[in-house]
Amino acid sequence: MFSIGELAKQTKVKIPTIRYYESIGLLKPAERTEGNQRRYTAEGLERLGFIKHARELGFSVESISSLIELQEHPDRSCYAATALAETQLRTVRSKIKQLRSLEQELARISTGCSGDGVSENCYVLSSLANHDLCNKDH
Amino acid sequence: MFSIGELAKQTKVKIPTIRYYESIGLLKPAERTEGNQRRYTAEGLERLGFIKHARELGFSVESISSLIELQEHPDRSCYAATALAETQLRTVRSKIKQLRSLEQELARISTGCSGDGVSENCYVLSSLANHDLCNKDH
DNA sequence: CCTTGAACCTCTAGTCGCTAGAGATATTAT
DNA sequence: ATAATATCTCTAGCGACTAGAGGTTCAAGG
Repeated sequence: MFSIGELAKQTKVKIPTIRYYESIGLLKPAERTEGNQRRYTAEGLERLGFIKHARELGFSVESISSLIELQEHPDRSCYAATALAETQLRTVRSKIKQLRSLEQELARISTGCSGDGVSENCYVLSSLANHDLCNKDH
Repeated sequence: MFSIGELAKQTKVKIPTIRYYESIGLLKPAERTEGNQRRYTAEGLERLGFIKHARELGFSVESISSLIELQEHPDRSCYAATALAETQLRTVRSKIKQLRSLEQELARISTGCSGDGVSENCYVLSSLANHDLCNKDH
């Protein structure tokens, strides 16, 4: 049996976050001691690890709820779980794409101004003001 | 003189967002008609365009405030503005890096389960549960 | 057994960057 | 003059936490 603090240390999820997950139903309510403190089993540890990993992969809390439900009713879960992962993959890929175009523009902007002291005509500021200087259309 | 609605149409920034920007001091308070409605000049249009562009590039509202201040006191602004852009660039690059590692893991996860009906042993779910299956350490 | 200090409890409110809705007023076109 | 549309302020909500106040419980040492 772990206290919430030990659980936090093991999973590197902060204590208030653990309580938050319980409050929104992502973690099922922990057992309590006589004095009302939470006690966790290895199962709770495992589940929190699952949640943490999925959050790191960018799954929303809602998606994680679905994944957990799938875990508990394993019939046909494979298709649905794979579908969720694929949706997530698409989201990540489109984010990457968008960020790469930002990267290009920022790189162009921040090297445009060489820093030789001509300050009235800052390339960064004028680039931001005038979207036409930008090749991409975001 | 534009109404807030025209401004919204031109810049593609939503009306409540424009009012929000004013409320947090990012846009200076617009002039008003007799009947208390906002009226904007070309200058306001330009500034909102600047803000929009900077937001699209991922600058925080706080950074944009700094950029605007720099714009209004143009001495030495070039260095500071370039520094802000470079910080932003570093942030974007590190986000890309992180997302790419997520992409790899998600791609691996979601192709692992071929979908031939073996449901008890879903690769997606077990990968999420067991971080050891993952090569990266996020 | 008792005390002390760390860890825990609940509850409320704050974060960021908006977005949505209610209910009232203003402008514009006919 | 009237009707339709646009705008106003204000409050509350989103997601996913995080921080703090004020009170209780646990574990270890004396």
